Amino acid sequence: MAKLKNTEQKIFDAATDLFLEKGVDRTSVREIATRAGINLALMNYYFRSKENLFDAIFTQLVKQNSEELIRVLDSDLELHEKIRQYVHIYIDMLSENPLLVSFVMSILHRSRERITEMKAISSLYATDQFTRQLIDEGKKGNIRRTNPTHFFVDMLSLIAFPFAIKMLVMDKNNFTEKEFQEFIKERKERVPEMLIDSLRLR
Amino acid sequence: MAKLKNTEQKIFDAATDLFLEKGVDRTSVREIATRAGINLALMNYYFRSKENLFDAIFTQLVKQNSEELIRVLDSDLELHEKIRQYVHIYIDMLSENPLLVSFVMSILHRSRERITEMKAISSLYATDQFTRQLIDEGKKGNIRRTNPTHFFVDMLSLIAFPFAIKMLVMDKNNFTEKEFQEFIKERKERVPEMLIDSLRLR
DNA sequence: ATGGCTTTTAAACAGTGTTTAAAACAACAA
DNA sequence: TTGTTGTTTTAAACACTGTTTAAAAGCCAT
Repeated sequence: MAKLKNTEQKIFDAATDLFLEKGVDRTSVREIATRAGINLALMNYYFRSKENLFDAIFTQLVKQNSEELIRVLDSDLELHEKIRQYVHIYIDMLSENPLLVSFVMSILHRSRERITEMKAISSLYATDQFTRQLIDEGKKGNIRRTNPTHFFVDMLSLIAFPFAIKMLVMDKNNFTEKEFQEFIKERKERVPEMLIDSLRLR
Repeated sequence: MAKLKNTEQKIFDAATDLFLEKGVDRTSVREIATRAGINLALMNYYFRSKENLFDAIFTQLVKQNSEELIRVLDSDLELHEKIRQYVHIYIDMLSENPLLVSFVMSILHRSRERITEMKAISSLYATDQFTRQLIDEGKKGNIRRTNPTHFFVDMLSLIAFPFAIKMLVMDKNNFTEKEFQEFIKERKERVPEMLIDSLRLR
């Protein structure tokens, strides 16, 4: 057993673990090298820089998780059901992978340039298919005519931001981790309801 | 003129400018010292560390901006009007002070401990008075009975998150800065409407 | 085995935040 | 004034960071 991994993979895996454990800024390349059991300079040999290594890890992580979301957006599901499923899957994903939130946050926060990761994150955004569906249903009079950008920003905000302010919410409500998870679970019903309601004809 | 400022104030001001200009991580203490026209070690003499200096600046910035918001939440305004004003003021604040967003983001992202800044941020959260108002109106049957925590998280999410994903939204919609501001302006009407709608009896 | 590639290594480099111990300054007492 | 005490400032060093270098080791086909 063991020894199947080549050097590049060992660095990638060790860095992934450490980045998720203690954040990118707080893990040094020397630490990565030690954990991976390789020489310090090899990190720069295989990935040009620490930043680049992070890019690679981040892109892979987002790609893994976004596929299912895109599949839902591009599916033939009826609009309301699609929204329900999208929100469910997205919230579940962030629940199980809380570090993805802080990853994305850290990217968005140092927002200048950084187009590499931007491209990756973009895959979490609306698809053309979904945008068209929203416009079509509006034209048909099945829903209120709605600016797709606003609707999608609403949706992303209601899904993702609660995770970003998790500590704040827990602190203010004296939530345990379990109670916060319960709170999030409630949002899986509440958020789609709110979004669908905003599409209601009046 | 000039020369009114003592050393501590010079450091504080120079650091504030630089932090806002290029972010905390990307400004070195040597840069701060140079800009402030003081010796390197004085930064550690007056503030114990760079982190501590950031805390001081951050706390002051948040305090400045949160006062008006708290005043609205604690006012006697009718609920719907209060929501409208709160959203308006909050969005205006973030529009004029985009760096406050990235500041808060950077705090929330490195979420462990960091209670000092947490306390500061907490002042941006719901007040008891507002929570009570929401429950009372529900009991009176004027609005739908609503979990205040959910409602407030909804409100904060719809207000703040669009700023966090500004670059993503601009990139996806080919927005200019001006167009993004227009988009945000639209949200000043849209968001209160959505929130008030979620309180509607049914 | 010899040459030409890739991979690995130890050492150094330039940058960071922080600490030290001595110097300069200030204010007050003798 | 001089001397003493406490505060403020300084230059230098420290320990750490990410990155580069140039030499060594390994590999593989000729």
